[in-house]
Amino acid sequence: MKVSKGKGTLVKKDTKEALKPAEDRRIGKRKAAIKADKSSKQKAKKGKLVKDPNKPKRPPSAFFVFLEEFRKTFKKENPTVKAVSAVGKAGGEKWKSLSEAEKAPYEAKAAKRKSEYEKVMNAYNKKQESMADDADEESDRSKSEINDEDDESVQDEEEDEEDEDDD
DNA sequence: GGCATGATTGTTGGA
DNA sequence: TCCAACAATCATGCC
Repeated sequence: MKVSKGKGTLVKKDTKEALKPAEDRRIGKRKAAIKADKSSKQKAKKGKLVKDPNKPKRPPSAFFVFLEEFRKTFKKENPTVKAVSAVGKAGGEKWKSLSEAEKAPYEAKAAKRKSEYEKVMNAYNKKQESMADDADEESDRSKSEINDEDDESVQDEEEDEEDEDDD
């Protein structure tokens, strides 16, 4: 969740969440958050509250990087277990049992993904700004001109992403 | 058929 | 500083 290191959220682990059993967190606050999350996604999908589909996806945390590998292992060891909840639980427990040294490579990968995300976000933000500028100038411009520029900027961004992938 | 749900931790972004 | 949202995964159930 939003606990442990990073930013100032460490406090929470020591207070709220640490005081509550994992079960409580799951069926309580977290669940509510998930429901809110899902409903917001739903809203987004339904049309209102539309989110930018071009917005870069958030980078996976170290835990999620670990989970990607863990899923493969878990599937091999438990080919009959398909439930994502089981993988999540097992992954969570395994993650906690890992030493700092064992987590290190996953954190390194996560850090790399994060820096890539920051680059992409930068480009995305610039694009947003330029689009806002475009909107201001829209009355002066023909729509075809705008579309041309937009296409170019999108292409640039896609190329950037591919470059990052190569890296 | 298509979408929501569940279960996990870490990080981000907004208030 | 705190909290909600979101990131991946996919079988299952519901409408």
